[in-house]
Amino acid sequence: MAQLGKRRDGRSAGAGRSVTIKDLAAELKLSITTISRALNGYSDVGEKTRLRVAEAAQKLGYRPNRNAQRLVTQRTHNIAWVQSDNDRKFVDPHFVEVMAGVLRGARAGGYDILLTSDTPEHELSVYDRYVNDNSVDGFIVDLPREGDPRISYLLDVGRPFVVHGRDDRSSQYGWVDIDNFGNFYNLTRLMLANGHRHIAFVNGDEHFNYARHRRLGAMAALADAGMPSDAMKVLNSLHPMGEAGFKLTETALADPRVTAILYSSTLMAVEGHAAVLGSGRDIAVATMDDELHYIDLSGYARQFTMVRSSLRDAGAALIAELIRQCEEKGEPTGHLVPSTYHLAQGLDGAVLKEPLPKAS
Amino acid sequence: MAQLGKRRDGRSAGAGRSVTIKDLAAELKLSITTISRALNGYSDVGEKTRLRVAEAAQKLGYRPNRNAQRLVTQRTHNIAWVQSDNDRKFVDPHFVEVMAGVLRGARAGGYDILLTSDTPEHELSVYDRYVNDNSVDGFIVDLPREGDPRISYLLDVGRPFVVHGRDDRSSQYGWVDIDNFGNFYNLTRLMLANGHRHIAFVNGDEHFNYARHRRLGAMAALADAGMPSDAMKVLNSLHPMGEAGFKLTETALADPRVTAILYSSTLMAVEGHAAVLGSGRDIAVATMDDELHYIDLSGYARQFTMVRSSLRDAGAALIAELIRQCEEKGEPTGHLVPSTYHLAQGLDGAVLKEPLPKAS
DNA sequence: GCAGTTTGCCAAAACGTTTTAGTAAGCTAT
DNA sequence: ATAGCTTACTAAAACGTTTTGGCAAACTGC
Repeated sequence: MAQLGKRRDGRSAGAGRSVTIKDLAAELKLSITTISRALNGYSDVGEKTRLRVAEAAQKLGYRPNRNAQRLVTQRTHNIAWVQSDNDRKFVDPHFVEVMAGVLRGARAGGYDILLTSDTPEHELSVYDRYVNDNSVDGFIVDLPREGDPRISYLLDVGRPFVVHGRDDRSSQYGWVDIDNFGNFYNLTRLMLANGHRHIAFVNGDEHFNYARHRRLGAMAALADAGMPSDAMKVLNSLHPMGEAGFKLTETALADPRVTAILYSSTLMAVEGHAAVLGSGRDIAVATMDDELHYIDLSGYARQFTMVRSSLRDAGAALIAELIRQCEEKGEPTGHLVPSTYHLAQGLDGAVLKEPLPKAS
Repeated sequence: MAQLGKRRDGRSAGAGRSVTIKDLAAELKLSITTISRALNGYSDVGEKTRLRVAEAAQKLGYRPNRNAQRLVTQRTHNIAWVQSDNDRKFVDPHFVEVMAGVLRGARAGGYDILLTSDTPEHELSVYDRYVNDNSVDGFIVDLPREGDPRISYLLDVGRPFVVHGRDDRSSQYGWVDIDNFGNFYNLTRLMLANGHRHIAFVNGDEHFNYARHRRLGAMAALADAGMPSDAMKVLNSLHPMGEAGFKLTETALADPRVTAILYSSTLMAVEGHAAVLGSGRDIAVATMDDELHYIDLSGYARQFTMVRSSLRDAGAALIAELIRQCEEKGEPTGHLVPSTYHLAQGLDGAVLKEPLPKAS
């Protein structure tokens, strides 16, 4: 009869029966309907009663049981973030920065974030489970690739979701992205205008759209300037940090004609810095700086030209857009987060016909 | 009557009424009791009925409504991780690594992680809310300080929790930690045995216990070797990454007698590497390497002596210990995660009387 | 053939809310 | 004075599970 591993005793450790709406009703000699409606701000309860209820709730330390609420309202006030757990999409340090913004916005909006990793074999099974067992109201999708199956699935089941980045179906869902194409177009344009004719581009994994769009932007700048595409050598790193930054920089510098290096992330630029210093050469460095708050870059500001953009702001925009969808306040919308340019020694912005938006 | 911002229509976008236990009962002409007991593996339901139920559940795509389950069982299968959102405890890249281990273990054990940030002013209010509104079964506490109020609170309310790290009350709760004291004792001992008489120690923020314990370990080694405490100069960084690693290394090297540098984290050692290279001196480097999977350190293995320990394993141990507590399978227990030593050029392990545990 | 046990199933209560569909009392306008 | 409206409240159903207590039928041992 009894099943193994099932607790038989009612009370869980130290959790003395908590105050319910019934206790409030008994205390105040009111119906539970009135308590509920008073607490939820309905207009058909008298002003003094509302105050009495609020007071008693405060005094007795009443907290509505969220699971009861969720059962009846069909709304959880939970948002899922599914982190990938396969070798390809390892845990990225940029993630925490976006998450910090998301968490702040979620707290402000009364939502919590349910964080999970998917199973390597079945990328979609977690999404499927959450959709079907009423665990969450919506999803945040990070690091999309082209034709991403997670996006296909969510479009299919019609649940609210928002994407950090974009794919080719971006008109059909809410997203938040930076102008990867435009930023790398501009940085490349800047380097060319400053006379650099042999540029190395240390990019990320172009399996992901953010890196693909960055390459496309850089290439477009070359083409628009009438340069041959081999004026830029692209090196790809699958890791956001580590040996890659150093090693790829050494590789880049093996070509003595190279005078400028474009990095897809400041983390790699920082590592590559050692190789640049070691070479003794005068190399112009530009990088996309995602404002990682845990790393203090003030020491690199003299040497690095940076396009900056706030991942926290992106996180905040993501959750705001998603909450808007969950509460049915309008259609899914795309948001471009702004970037500013910080020019360091070696790259002169004045030579550009149209100037870049400067940092404040 | 109607309250603003409340949705009035029943059906949420695209979520066509899902299959319930009643639908299964109707389909099979059984009571819902039997369905429930069949699905939950009770022994008082016949073998063939159990099969019929399982089959029908599969066919109709039945998924139990978790909120209904949570309401009646008083168990959520959710664990809270509260991330700090003040200036002191910024978002740390080590976090994602621990979290990766936690997520894997949680998935395996049938739990989800509820991630939140606290409000800077009220560190405990999120804990209080979760304790009182039935959102979670337990808590993971990270980066404890001495006499940490979160630990005091959780001990007080008697909810299951586990700490990544320890404070002076570690006998009263479950925890997972590395041997910070012992590891830095050993690294210091190793440096002294190799003849280094002026050592710099680039440590983290000693406001946190992990950094405090590391300093204490290093100091104990000095004392045991009969060395004056000024044989080691301690430099503290409040940031896990950034200028600090480079700058503090420059500061350390300003003393020409320094022949060895001990880093509290590999991230800082990597940054400091540039300064060491720049100085042209022969410096022995040792560091605590937390095995960050997003950074590839193979290039540094020749130069850095490292104590290694897996943050993922720590994460897995954390969630395993917590689940054990939540399911009332034994008393809270402390776990020390093992460390191994990798010796690089410049630091010879043979000179030690008792050898260090080598990496495989 | 009968008391006692085992097997397989079920009705109903419970969990703690929100919401629907009221109602009774007090006002207002005639 | 009365019909109609407004105000302030409420009983009961519903959400989708688990669990309690019980019961009829089928077996068992004698």
